[in-house]
This record gives sequence, structure tokens and C-alpha cells, in this order.
Amino acid sequence: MSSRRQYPFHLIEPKWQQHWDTQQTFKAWNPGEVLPAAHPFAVRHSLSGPVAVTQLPPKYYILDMFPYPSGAGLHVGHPEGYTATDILARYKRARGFNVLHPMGWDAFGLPAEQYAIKTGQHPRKTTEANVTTFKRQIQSLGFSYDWSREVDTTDPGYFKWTQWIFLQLYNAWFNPETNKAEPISTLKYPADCTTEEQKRAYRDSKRLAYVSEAPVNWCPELGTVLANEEVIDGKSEVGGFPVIRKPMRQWMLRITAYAEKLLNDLDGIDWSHSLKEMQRNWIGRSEGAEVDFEIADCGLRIAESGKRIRVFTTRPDTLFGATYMVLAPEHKLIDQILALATIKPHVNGEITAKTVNIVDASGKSVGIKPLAEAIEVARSQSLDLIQLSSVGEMAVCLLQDFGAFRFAQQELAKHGTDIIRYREEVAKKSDLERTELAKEKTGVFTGAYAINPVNGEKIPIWIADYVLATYGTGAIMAVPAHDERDWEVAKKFNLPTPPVVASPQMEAFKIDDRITRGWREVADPISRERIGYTLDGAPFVEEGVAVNSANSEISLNGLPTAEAKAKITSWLEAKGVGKKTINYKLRDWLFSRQRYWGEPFPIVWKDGHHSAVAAESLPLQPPDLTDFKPTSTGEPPLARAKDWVSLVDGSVRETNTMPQWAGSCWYYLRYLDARNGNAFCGKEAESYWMGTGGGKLKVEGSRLDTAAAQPATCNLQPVTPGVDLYVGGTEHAVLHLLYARFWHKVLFDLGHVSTPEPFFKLVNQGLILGEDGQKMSKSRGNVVNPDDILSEYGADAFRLYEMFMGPLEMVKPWNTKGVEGVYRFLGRVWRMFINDASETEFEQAETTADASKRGELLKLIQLDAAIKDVEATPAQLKTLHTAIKKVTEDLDAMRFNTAISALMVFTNEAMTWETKPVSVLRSFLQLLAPFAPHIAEELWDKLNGGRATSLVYAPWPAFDPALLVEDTLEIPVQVNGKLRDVIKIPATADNAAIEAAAKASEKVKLFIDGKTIKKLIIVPKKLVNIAVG
RNA sequence: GCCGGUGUGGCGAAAUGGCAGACGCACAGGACUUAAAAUCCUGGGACCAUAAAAAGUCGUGUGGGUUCGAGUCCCACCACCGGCACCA
Repeated sequence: MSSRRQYPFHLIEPKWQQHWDTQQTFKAWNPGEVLPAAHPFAVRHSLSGPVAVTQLPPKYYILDMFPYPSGAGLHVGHPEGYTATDILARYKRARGFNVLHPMGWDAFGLPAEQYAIKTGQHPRKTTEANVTTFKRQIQSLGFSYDWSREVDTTDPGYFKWTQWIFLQLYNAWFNPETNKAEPISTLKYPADCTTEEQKRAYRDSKRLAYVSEAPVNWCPELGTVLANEEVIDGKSEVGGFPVIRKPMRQWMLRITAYAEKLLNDLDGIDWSHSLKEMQRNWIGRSEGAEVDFEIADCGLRIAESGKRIRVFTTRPDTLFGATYMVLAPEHKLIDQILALATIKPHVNGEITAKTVNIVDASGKSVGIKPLAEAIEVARSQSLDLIQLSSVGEMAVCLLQDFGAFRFAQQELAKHGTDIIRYREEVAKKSDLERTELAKEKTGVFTGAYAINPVNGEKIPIWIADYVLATYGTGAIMAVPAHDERDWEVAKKFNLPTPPVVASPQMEAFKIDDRITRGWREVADPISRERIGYTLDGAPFVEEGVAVNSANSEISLNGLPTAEAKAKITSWLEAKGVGKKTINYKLRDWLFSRQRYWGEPFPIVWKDGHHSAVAAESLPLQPPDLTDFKPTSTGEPPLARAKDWVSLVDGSVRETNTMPQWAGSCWYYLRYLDARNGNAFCGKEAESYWMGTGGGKLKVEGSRLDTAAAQPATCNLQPVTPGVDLYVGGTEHAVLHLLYARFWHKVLFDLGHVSTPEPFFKLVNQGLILGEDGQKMSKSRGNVVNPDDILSEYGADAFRLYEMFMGPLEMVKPWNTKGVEGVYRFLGRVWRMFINDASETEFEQAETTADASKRGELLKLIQLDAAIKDVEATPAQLKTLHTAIKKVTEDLDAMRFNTAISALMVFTNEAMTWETKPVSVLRSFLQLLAPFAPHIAEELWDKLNGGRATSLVYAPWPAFDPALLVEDTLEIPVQVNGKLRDVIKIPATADNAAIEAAAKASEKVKLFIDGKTIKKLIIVPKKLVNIAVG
């Protein structure tokens, strides 16, 4: 503040921001819109009136991740990406594109709601105030957004369509045959679905938006459930509160149906490698096999589903080494085991039900019969009728010898108490404890055994919480010799660890050697009989060669892992006890929240069934509340609004709301046609901005060139860019970006959008750290407020600095001194154009002038007398065209920092010119304009005597390579790779002349005289290297 | 542990396999000024040497390799940052 202002940015910046605003300079034109003839875009492209798609130039859609307008206001991280996209938007306008560059507000969210709970202030009020602040701050940076397309996710005109898209999901199913989403009306019902009730249940189970009663991530502190993606290390992403598992009725979105597409289509889009990897990891595809293990007969089979346990494994080749089995504590089979162990059976005469569903020992229903008849059936087989359960008049009865039943039940019951206790312990643990803290493996034996299908061995069934109920089948076969976790458990509980894979390097599969390879003889008689050896030391988890893996029908011995997998899998398939399977880590998206400040579901409930509200009745507005807390019964806050919830026909509204991600899943589509009241987006607008349609001009460097460079693996048909460039932070790698791709694909399948992928090219800006190199945070006190920087250095300097810090994608620390550097640069640019004396006069006038009149005083500032309308010298043209080339290439590659340095190089050079040709300065201002638009417009205006149209649509200067050709070349000469001299030589010199000149150099001679030249390299016009011996 | 990224002056950084450190910050010296600020000019990787210089040697995280030539390509390792993490 103490120093003199480099140039009057405080007047220039508001002046041009206002100018752009009133002229609607940055309005993007949709096909069919009426273009005023005077608009600079119309002038540039010779258009006016209603324009057809075919008349419009090619589009360029450049998008920022819209912000959540928090109470803290903008921080310097936000404008980093916004500046980058703004520079490119301005550049692309100059290159002749119709540029769509919008901004909006992701305004539903927890902070406003929590503030509301504390203060009673309605979240809408808080949100509106925050949006106002954000908008003011963003606008003060001079970004070229088309504000006529501003969206706000909390605006009923917006969330009407969020709800509408939800209904699209609700009314669709994923058809595996066509591999896409289809309207629910195309669903075919299985033969046993006959009644309306059955059909409804089937239909509801197939919808892309469905209701599920399952354990979910419940965060007591936030009073809501969270998606898997919102839980980090067992704590909520927002606030870091503990999260526990709790079964609740919730809305889910079937994103898993799209797992394969979400994975494969990454190949065709231009995202950073690491971001794609993050998505791939999150989707977590793994190939393996499902294998069925029969449960060893304990006399207690009761249902078909309980007869076998299905496991998932990625290493079916190790099946011969499975020595036990582990079920997740939540596995439903455990319930059956427990039920059997604890039921108090009624036998024969004790049964009171009128009818009986008889099941045999294998769990099959033998038939439903009146009680008397059922008893007769039992008597005829010398068995007992044991009642397992009853509903009303009907009982389910097992046909079995009661004595044997009681014995088996007692056996199970011995372990039953262990199981119950273990399950209770597990349930008490939070996710955090179950992962981070539970380093030591735990588990209990169930008392039951399974049969290994490859060798008929009886292996114990355990339950342990290191097996997750939600992945695969919730059950595994444990192969301790070849799996870290199984190894730990086996060691802890003294279970055998027979090896079935050997390292090929060690050739350990040569059985004779195995003892020296770390295998030792086992004492366990079962394993000894089968294998005779167990692995010592540590598990061998890599791929290798199968050993000890044979039965009378199949042998894997000697096969490398990949082949062994294939062989055993087809054997299992032939036997009908297994099949090749693909599993994903990705879970369905938990889509409901127990909150107020979100989109209400357009769903009503009646008699336990849900149905959609009519699309015509949308938007469904949330009720007005004064108390935003959940109800005392733990229901969501919407349940407080009794009038809102209850409808006249006796049905009630869904009281959950949608998560914050809903609004951001499709906002980029709303921008295309933001004020459309009849559709989420008009068809023509969608296909012009997102598709390949439209565009009469062939523009060099257009997106289509980029699309052509797609990798061969791309399987997107048709190849479409969608959003041409999307810039935002990595924090959305697996949340917003995965969800939005999912919604887009559903909309694509249903014919609402024309591209399978929404964001063709995506770039992550790197985090900006505080001056101390630490993450900016209030508690560290290192937060930089853009408003402070702006008032001291102006928006142009701020923009310039954000880009000059380093490559966009990199993490980099803020340094206010660096802002001064680029600010000084702008000062030099200013002085390159401006007459000193007139500026002094302006400054004096300004000190006395009325504040409102100061803008007018800019007129006092005169151009420097050295600026003349003369032909540029070759040297001046060379300086200019060097800059044009560098800035153009750097902008195409998003290298903003080096582009700015090229502008500095030009300025340093041009400052020294005695005469400055207008034409050269004009081109320079065009290069500068995307970076520092305000000063560029002001100087452009002065240079053109105040008569020119806005610089924004002036065609980008072309560079002429002919002007860059040098007469004299400076060629470095190396001897043995070390620089010894630089020779000057005419550009026309051929290699022989260069060689002669190099050898003639005195400095070079010192190093080559008296030595033999072994090799001589000449890179034409570049370099000479002489290798001597 | 797994996956990805990054290591270059005092600092932010730049360099199609071809003059390492462009551009900027900080710093030092000078000009202007009564003085300061601002501005303009000059300097600058380290070492060695010197009155000063020239010349020379070393130098892009570490160790190897390929090459006439490596910050850049290959192999092995180290450090930091980000993501995932009992995913069978």
C-alpha cells in the first residue's frame, strides 16, 4: 500500500467489467437465438438475426467445477482453475469458436443446514447471502462468464429437473442383454411372477433407483447416512465424525450396473493418468471364480440356499490349499445356523398349525399338507415332524429323526454362544475400529464344516470380521499358504498351511527340494496324508507354479498360475460347482440423506409401496420449517411438516432428501439451456454444445483434432467430446466425477443426451499452499484472501500471478512477493504505452476529483509519443512473432506460466525501442488480453482512439515462421560432449562449412590438437560434437 | 502394503536426447533523489584461482546403464506429496 500504484487498475478494472456486462460481451449463442447485429460476436462472424446451427462457428465448451458458496468466501485456490479456463475461453473466442463458459452454485449442502439448526436462520437466507458474496468476488476478477446462464442447484427451476432425472432413474432398469438402461416398461417378468403384487416386487427390485434395507454408514454426529465415497478411514468426509454401520431403509442408485462401462470408457477420454487410475481403483474390478462348497452333513439342512456356501476367489488355482472357510459375521447362513441351534422344536403331536409345509433333510419342500396328513407322511417314513417356524395357521416342518436333530443341535449350540458373542462385538465396532485398530485378526469357529469340492476334505467354517459382507459373496475359502490374511489367522489359530504354489525361480515345485525351501513336515494327520508338508515362515502370495494340486480327475501340478486358474475354473464349471466371475469394489450409490437442505424425493408411499409423483407436478418444493433438527423419533427433518407429508388420499411423502451430489451430477447440461422451462435442456442446444453437430467453420486446432488423437482402445461410439475442457480439483475424483458420468450414461441410454461421456478433457489444478508451504487453513492462519490482493494489485496482476506460479496441475506455495513481480510487469507494459507527463497530470487530477468522476479522468492519459503508425523493423517483427509463436503454442498446451514469461521477454525487449509501431503493439495486446484482459482492453481502446470494438473477438494474431529465420546462427561446439566454444556462422552454411568453422575455433583446437577425431556429429543448424580419442 | 505423481540455484520455476537454470522473486552494486519509495541499469549455481579476470573442475535426489552427447531414455534404490487400504 505504501508504494505508488503501478497503473490505475482501480479505475480500469471496474470500467471494463461494467462495459462487458452492459454489452453482454460474453453471452454465448445457442442455435436459433436472435443475434443483435452490433454484438461483437455477430460482427466477427458476420451473423445477425436468428442463426441456424449450420451458421454458427464450432463450439467450445469450457467448464469450471462450480463452487459450494460457503460462508468463508472465495479463497485463492478457487480462482486458480477459473483463471486458467478464463484465459482459454478468451483465447478460443479469439480463435473463432463459439465459446460456452458458464458459472453457477452448488448450493445445497450441510454447512448452511447446520447453521440453520444452530441459529434458526433458514438455509435459503444463508445460501443467498453466500452466493452474493461469491458472485461479487468472482466478478471482480473479470472472468468472461455468460451470467445469463447462471444456475443455482437450490432454485426450484433447477431442482425441478434434478427430480425429473431421478424419476428417469426410477422408471428405468438395466437390461443386461442390450447392455443399457431401458424404460421399466420393457421389463420382462419371470414365469413365476404372476400376481400384480409379485410383479410389482420384481419391478421394484430392478429399478435403477430402488429401496434397500441394508447396513449403511450412519453418522450420529451429522444425523445422516453417508455414501461409501463420503467415508474416509471410518470417519465422515465432512467434519471427520465417526461413522457406524446401521441397517436402515434407504434409496439406492444402481451405479454397479454401469461398473464395466464406467471402467472401459475411461480409455476414450482425455483425463490425467492418475485420475483415471483413481477411478479404476475405486471401481475395483477383479476377475476370479465363484466356487460352491457343500456344507458337511450335520443333519440340519433346512433350506436349499443353506446347502452350500458360495465363495469368491481370484486364485481358484489355490483351491487344493484351502484349509478352512471364513464367513463374514453378517453372512445370512449364520442366522440359519443360529436359528437351528436355538429353536425349541415342536414335534409331531405338539404341532398346532392347521397346515404344514414339509421340508426334507436336504431342505427341499416335499409339499404343503393338512397337519394330519403330514403326520401320516412322517410316520410312513419312520421319521419325526419337527416344527421349525410358523406363520399364522401354517408351519414349516422338517422331516427328520428327532434324536439325531437334537444331537446336531446341541453340537451347534456349543458354538452358538461364541458366535453370538462375536457378532455382538463386531457390531459394536465402528468402521474405524474394524479397519485401522483391528490389526490382530479375530474370529470364531462355527462348529460347522464344508466340503472342498476338489478333494472332498472336510474343512472348518469360521466367522471373522476381516471378511466383508459387502464384497464378493461375503465368504471366502482360506488358503493360508498363499494369502497374507489367511496366513495370519492360520498362525493364530493353529490351522494347517499346506503349500500349493511354488516360486518358479526357486524351482521349489521339485518336491525333493521342498524341505530346504522352507517347507516342513506337518504333524496334522489330515494334511500329512494329503500333502505331507506345510509352508514355514511366510506365505507365498505371488504367481508361480501349481504343486500338490491333483485329484483323480484333474491335475494342476506344474502349471503356471494363469493356466492353472483357467484349467480349474473350467473343471469347476463342468462339474457345476463354480464359474468364472467378475467382482467390483464399487457399491451401489446410497442416495438418501436425513436432511432438510436438499432436493425432496418425488416419491409417495402408500401401504408400504412407493410410487412416483407425476412429472408435471414438479418441482416438489420442500416445506417451510423453523426447526431443522431431525424429529425426536430419529426421522428426517421433513417429517416435522405433517401437512406436507400427508396427502389427502392417505399416502405420505418420502421424507429423505437427495445428497449434495445430485445437483452437481448434471449442472453442466443445464448451462446449455439454462432457462428452458419445458425440458432439462433443449435437444438442439444439447447436440450443438455437447455433440459433434453444428459449426460451419473449420477452425485450426479445434476440438475435433484432439478427438482424432484418441487412443486406439477407445470404444466410445460415436466419438464425441461433450464438455471440451473441464477444470477442477482432485477432491472430486471418485465422487462428483463418477456420479456425473453415471447419470450421463443413463441419460445417454435413455436418449436424452447425445454423448456417452460428459467430460472429454479434464484437468486437475494443483492445490495452492500457504506461504509457509502448508495447506491453507484458518487454524494455521496462512489463508490468503483474494480481496486483499485485488485491492492492492488489481485483478489482472492476481490472474497473472495465479498462472505464473508454475504448471497448473502442480501443488505450489503462494508467495505475495511473486504477485508484486507480475504487477511490476503490468506496470512496465503500461509505461510502454503511456506518456509519463499525461499520467502525472491524471494522478494530480485524480487526487482532487470527486470519486464518481474519476473514471472519466482516464481520458487524460495519453499514448507515448514513441508509438507511431509505422512499418515494423525486421527485428521488431521477430520479437513479436517469437512471442506469438510461444504464447500460441503454450496456450494450446495449457502452459500458462511459460506463455507469461514470453510476454515478459517481449516487453523487456520492446521497452528499449525508440519507435514502437502500432501494429506490433496491437498484436501484443491481443496476446496479453486473455491473461490480463482489463489493461489490454484499456490500452487497445487508447491505441485505437476509443473507436474499436472490444478486443475480445479480434482474430488471434497468426505467426509467420519466415520472420523468425536467423541470418547468423550461433552453434555450440562440443568436444567429447563438453561445450568448448560457440561459433557464429551464416544460416546458409552447409555441414562442411560448419565442420570447418568448428575445427578452426581456437578454443576447440586446444582440445582436439594432437588427438584423433573418432567421430564428428553435426546436428544441422544446431550443434557440433567432436569425439576425440 | 498397493497405485499414481514429484525431486533442478536462497525461493517459484524453464529446457522436441543437443549451450542446464529462460522468466520471475529475494539479494548485491550502481543511476535518479536532500532522502526514501517507485523506476532504470548491472551482477549472480558451486568450487578453484585472482588485485580483477580468463581458463579450468564439479553440478538437475542416490547408484548403475544406453548414447558422440542424458535433467530428459533404461534398470535399481532413496525422499516427499496425493489416493486406496483386511476388496479374498
